[in-house]
Amino acid sequence: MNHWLFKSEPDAWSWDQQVANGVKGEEWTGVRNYQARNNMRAMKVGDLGFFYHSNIGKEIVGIVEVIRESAPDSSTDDARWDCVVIKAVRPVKKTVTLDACKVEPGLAAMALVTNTRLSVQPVTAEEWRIVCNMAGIDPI
DNA sequence: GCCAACGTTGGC
DNA sequence: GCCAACGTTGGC
Repeated sequence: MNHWLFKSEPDAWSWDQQVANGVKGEEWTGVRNYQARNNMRAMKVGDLGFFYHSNIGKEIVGIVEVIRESAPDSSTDDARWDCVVIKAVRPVKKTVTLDACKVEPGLAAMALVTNTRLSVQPVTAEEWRIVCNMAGIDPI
């Protein structure tokens, strides 16, 4: 199983909205970046990810699960773009801010820190463990 | 609201 | 195929 991180501006789509969608989840439309898209194409149903609020908060607020593999993005006719569907699994006990990630030695190479503009990122097993620990939850 | 970083586009 | 121009993201 692989781990990921999804960024969203809470103004546009927040964790609360994601939670409100329940088990039907949300199609992760709007990604127009090849790297981010390729990351989604690599996802399998059951993969887990962090849900990160960019701009406002700048913190990891919850855990999501991939519930459909990448398929054409319904928000565009452009065949280049496709996306997965994710559902909220659980909130973190304690949000993990970008600042906290930056000062954590084990997260120095994390894409969140090194590649700020990438909206869908891979997270290594070790990074996953460290962030879950900081978030006060058991790694699932 | 500004701007740095970075990705994409298009002229040559 | 290079690179300048441009657009977007996201931290500050």
